[in-house]
Amino acid sequence: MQDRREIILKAAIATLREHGFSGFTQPRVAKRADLRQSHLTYYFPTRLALLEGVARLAVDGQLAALQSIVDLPTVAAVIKNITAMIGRHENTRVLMALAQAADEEPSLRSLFRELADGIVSRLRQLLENLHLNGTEEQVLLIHALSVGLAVVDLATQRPHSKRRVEAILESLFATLASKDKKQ
Amino acid sequence: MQDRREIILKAAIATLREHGFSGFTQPRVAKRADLRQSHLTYYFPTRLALLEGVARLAVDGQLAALQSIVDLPTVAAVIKNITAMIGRHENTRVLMALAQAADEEPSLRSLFRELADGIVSRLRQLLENLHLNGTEEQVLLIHALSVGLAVVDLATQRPHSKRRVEAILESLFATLASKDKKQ
DNA sequence: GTCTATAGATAGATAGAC
DNA sequence: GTCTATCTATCTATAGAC
Repeated sequence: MQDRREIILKAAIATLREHGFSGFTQPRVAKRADLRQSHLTYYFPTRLALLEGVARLAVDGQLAALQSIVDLPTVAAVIKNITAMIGRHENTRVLMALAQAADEEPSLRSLFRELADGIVSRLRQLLENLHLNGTEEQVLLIHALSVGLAVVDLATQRPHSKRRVEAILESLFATLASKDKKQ
Repeated sequence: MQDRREIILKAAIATLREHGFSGFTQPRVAKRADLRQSHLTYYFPTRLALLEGVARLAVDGQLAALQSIVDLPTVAAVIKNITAMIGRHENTRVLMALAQAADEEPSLRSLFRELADGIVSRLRQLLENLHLNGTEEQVLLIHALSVGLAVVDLATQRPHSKRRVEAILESLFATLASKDKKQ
């Protein structure tokens, strides 16, 4: 049997995945974790405390997921995996919730910065592994671009968005490669 | 004296700007518009109806703001203005709310698509005006990149983010220009 | 047609039982 | 230490007054 705190956090992140930030309520999380809302507040005294716990989990999970992409051997594999990650709407919902919470609460802002920094350093490593020596601006561009693609994908929910995303990433990586050759 | 519906919509968008999606409630909007919440529901019977109204306003406003950038004569001016737009957190808050609402409600999704399509077509025009013949993928890239930069900027709220954003955009436009020369 | 009192539901937090 | 009944605040929606 898992630790109860852990069960609650799992339930909390599942709630965020399904219902997003506005649907993230203590009663809902409590129901999913199979305990009363008033019991939940014993483990997490305030909504913010719960949010911090779930944010910690989400940041670690996101960075771990990215790490597995960093070690892929080819550009094609990297593009495929980033595209897949961008298409995971539940994942985007969690990250958007984090972004909003960071906008409202300073304690979550530092956590979001940790996530952003972690992503950027992993992307730097990724480009190095692929022997694409990108500038710092290009690394930051890939980060922001991925965020934007995920958000637009979530909000528009178009039929062939996967192809679109892939095409955009391919054109970007092609540019990086050609620039590399010129050096 | 303005039409009351208009007053309400202005109040609603101001609420969204300040408090974001989760703080967007009928009582708050009503208070700002100086009428009772129960009166507000006379003009907008449901929360969704109010959201649709405010989304319509936000989409039009956003496209108009972008239109004024489209006609700028130089790359430098364009970059400066896009950077400024990305740095307007209240603006980003509204757009993020729209994105979330679009994720939840199909009726708002079509409105968000209208926004996305409008932005892309204006960006296409913008590149043309600057004599940068970007591919379709590059146009979509600029869109998604801008979205991502705005979201990350809002959530991290770093001291020198403006410089960062500017540097990223400059490096991107430099790439576009150099590619153009090669043709 | 314009407006309000009020109902009904749900949120978050606390005092206190065991 | 673990858990729950309960309070207060706040939200959305409706029935009905003017």
